[in-house]
Amino acid sequence: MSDKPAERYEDSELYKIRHSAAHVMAQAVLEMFPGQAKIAIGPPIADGFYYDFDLPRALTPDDLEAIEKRMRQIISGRHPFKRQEVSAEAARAQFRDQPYKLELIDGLEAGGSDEYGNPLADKPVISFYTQDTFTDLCRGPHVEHTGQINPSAFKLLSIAGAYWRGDPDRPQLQRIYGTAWKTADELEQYLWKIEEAKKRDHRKLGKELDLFSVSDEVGPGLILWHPKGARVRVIVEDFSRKAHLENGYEWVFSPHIGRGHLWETSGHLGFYKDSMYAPMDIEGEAYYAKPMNCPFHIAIFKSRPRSYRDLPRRYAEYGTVYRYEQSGVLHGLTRVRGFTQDDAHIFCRPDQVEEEIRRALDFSLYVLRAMGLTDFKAYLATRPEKYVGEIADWGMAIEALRQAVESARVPYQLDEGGGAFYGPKIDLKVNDALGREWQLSTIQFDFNMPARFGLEYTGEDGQPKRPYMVHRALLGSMERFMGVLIEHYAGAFPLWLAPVQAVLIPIADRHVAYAQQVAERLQALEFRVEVDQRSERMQAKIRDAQLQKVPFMLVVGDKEAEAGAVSVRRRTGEDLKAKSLDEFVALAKSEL
RNA sequence: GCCCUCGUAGCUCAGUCGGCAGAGCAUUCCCUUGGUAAGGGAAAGGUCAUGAGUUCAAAUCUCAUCGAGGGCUCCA
Repeated sequence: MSDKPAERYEDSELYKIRHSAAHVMAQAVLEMFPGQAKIAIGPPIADGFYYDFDLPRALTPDDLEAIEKRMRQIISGRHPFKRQEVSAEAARAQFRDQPYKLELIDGLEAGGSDEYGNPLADKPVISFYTQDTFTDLCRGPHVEHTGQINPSAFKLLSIAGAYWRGDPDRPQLQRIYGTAWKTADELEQYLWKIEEAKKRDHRKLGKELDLFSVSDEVGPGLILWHPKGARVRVIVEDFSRKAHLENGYEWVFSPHIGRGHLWETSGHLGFYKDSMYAPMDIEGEAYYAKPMNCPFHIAIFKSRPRSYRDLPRRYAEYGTVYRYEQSGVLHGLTRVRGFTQDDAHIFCRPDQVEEEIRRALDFSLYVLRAMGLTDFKAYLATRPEKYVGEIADWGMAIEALRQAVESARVPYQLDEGGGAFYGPKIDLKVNDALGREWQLSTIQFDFNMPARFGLEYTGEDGQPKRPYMVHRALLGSMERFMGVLIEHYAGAFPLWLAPVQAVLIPIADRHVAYAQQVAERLQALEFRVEVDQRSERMQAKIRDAQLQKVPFMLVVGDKEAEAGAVSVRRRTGEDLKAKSLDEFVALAKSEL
């Protein structure tokens, strides 16, 4: 982590530029719909800004161009941003036709409140900022004049619906997103990153590389794994399963449905029902598809009396769960309705907790690093206002989590009060090749379930004791993780993960037999190879293998057949020339 | 779920003002048998997402349904 504190975004020049660009955009939109446009709010955001409007008609991409054009005119006017402090009365007069502003003024006059509705200590000053013909209720700050917005370093990006104050019961507004930078170069770079992200989109690559699909017929949010995608997933799963077994986990399996009574005991029907599917009736009794695996692992723990000597028990499973997600939030592999967690539950004694957490975190980092992800950040979420269990237990658990993160040397942030009501947790997020953050691992204490299910073990003193329980998932959901992997590698999986590691490319039909011989020998060594025996030109076969991002292309013609060799080309375009089969095997093995 | 945009061949996409359903790639067949990113030709391939409506006539206009994409408090 950097040693000097970074400038707060809110204090930066860029923040002012973006905020000012939002005002200029609002002016342009108001002019487009004189007397009809209602303006809401327009703050700077991570890479740009937005402004929400209530307009008489829906905006189109063409409107964006027109608005941009007008914005450039306003910018060239070098209009100063003038600040003015006013009374609530004056503010109401100014915005008498702007209901959203009036609502904001009411809020300000009432003293202001934060997002939890708690009043703020200081009553904020009401201020206006005016540029050219446009005045907005605004705290500021802004640049000095519109000329300080670089007209070739901003761009309007998209139109989206957004609720007033994020409340689905309030009017839906039209939001225009824009991005703004200091220089045209920075804008360029940002747009490049967006483009690159589009190219890497796992939904696009999933189709192009024939990895998975989602079918209308089957249903939204339900993933079909095609042979190549499944091959990658199986490699990941096999690797992880082996690692689990080596790290003291015991593999278990559990069913996809369970009786309603189970979910009542677990509390899911109380707290989680909105995310569960309607029950199915089996001989007059309600059964539910599982949204989580924990009750089953608990049932395994409870299946016989446990001694303190038996602990810890670590049950792991690739458990497929089903959760109701609203249709609008479904997204490729990352937000789905049925997915498989690499789930495990650890039952242990209080004196084992610290060690168990440390092991779980180290294990998680080990597996993720093996997958080629190296840039992590941990979030330690502590006790929220509403919680179950004893404060002392919480304190001890949080301390164990903190020790683990610190000893793992992962940068972490405290998420004060961000834990679940049943326990504190560590979430591990990774940054992928494009620097985008994904949440993968989670390690969560649970002070709720052991009590609800009455879990016990017999202590050294012969007395029943309650075990601690820890949920953890490393890759999270296999679906989402595969999506992250696809985007991280842009579909060009490293050799050990590649669904097809090498394609044999016979130059002419008479070389097909030799190509097949070679393929069989490589397959016997457990390489994943295919023979492209189409009656196509070698160039075309190379191109196709290249587009499929196959790591090695092995060209075989007369020379190779005679010498028992293959001509090796990498997907990078590098030509390694002819190598004996043994040489190639040695090379490939060294890169696994 | 809600708002906007969209849904045409396996894929990517044209289709003007309502007037015969199109291209490239992929597939199949034929020719070609080659040396590191697309050889040539032919054929086949369609419930224009689904259903209703308007019209002499609908891929095109209207409504509904299904599905996809973007977004839905980073808060004046």
